[in-house]
Amino acid sequence: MGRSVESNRRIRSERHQAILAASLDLFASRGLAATKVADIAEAAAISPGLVYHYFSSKGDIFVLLVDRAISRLNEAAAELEALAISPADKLRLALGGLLKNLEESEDAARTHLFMAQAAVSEATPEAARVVMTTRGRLPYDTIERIIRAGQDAGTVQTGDAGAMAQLFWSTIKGLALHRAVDGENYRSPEPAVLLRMFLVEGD
Amino acid sequence: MGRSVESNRRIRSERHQAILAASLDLFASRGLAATKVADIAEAAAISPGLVYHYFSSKGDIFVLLVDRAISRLNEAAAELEALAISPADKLRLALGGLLKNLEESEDAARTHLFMAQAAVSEATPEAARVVMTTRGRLPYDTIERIIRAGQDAGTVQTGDAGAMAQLFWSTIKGLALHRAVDGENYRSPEPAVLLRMFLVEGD
DNA sequence: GTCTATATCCAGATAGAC
DNA sequence: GTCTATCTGGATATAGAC
Repeated sequence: MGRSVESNRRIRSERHQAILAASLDLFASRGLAATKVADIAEAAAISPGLVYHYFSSKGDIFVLLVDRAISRLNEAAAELEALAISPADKLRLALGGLLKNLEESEDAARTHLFMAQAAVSEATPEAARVVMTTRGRLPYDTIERIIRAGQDAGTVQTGDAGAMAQLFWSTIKGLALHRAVDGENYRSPEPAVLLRMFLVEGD
Repeated sequence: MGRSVESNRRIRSERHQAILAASLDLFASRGLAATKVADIAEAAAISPGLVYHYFSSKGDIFVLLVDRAISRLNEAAAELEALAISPADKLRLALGGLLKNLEESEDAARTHLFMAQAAVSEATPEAARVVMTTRGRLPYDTIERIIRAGQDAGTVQTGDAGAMAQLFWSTIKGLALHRAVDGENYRSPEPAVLLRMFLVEGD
């Protein structure tokens, strides 16, 4: 008895993950409205009906994915800020890591794209929008603080720190978009090129 | 008789434009699938049925909009390249103009966003995809040539010109995305900041 | 040219058998 | 836990009156 309960728990978790993974992929490449539950089911290798055994609606899956993505990004942002290195090095690390991730990890690229779609589309569920506005600003604020600290130290270019933080993330999102469109043809830019926008020469 | 024919022609043109403008707006903010023909009709202040008097399907409107947007962008790119100024100045002009456009023109921002959605979504009609792949590369190629010319002249930073051209446009697209999401809160970056990625100091 | 009414289809979600 | 069959609503697109 304990055995079958355990087994069920594992199956449940596996299906759950499979549905989420399939949904992320499809939502990122087509958007919420153009993704059919039947597509999700097929990609997850289960029947359409079973999807509703795990989630109560297509929108619910979407909201959970938004929540997860934001949580991970916020964790990473908090970790970055806590590191005992200079602001300039934090920017180098962040940009280098993000570009590398974008280039190597299909999943990371999908997530960025998914979040971009979620943020921009007025068709996104209200619950997802709430999550984004309440918890989605942290990465922006974090980068803004780092930029400001760097400006105080004289290693980061002067200028509106808020606008520069926006620029930081919009560059990443733009590249994620390109990477999704161009696929194999995507050429990752050198981190040093992007860093020229933020760091002072030689720093 | 000539009078009413003329009048009809004008009405026809006006409705045509109204439908296209409304569709661009809605497609940009929600995507093709999430936009209902009823929404388009309402935004254009006509009945749903009348939309089909002017276009044979929702997808057709989409394709025409893609075609128009690409034509305009290609024209602008060709004009830019033909100017009798230095490559560095062409980049300054292009970037300055694009940022200014993004900031001041709601319509320009919408168009960038619309094209980004069209490019990225797998739900995009095949006909639109054909247009994008056959005629959509010109702006990229143009910027790439300008960058290469600047590199030869020593006024543009060295590096993979193709990757830099991609970076150029992905930055614009990323900003368009942000501008759409943040609306009033959008802070346009200084062109000089972006130019640091491309131009050598002091040029 | 424009509208209202409607046919038709398709996708989200549910029910119930296994 | 999983499937098949089905209900139901809503959206595209058409028909026909004005």
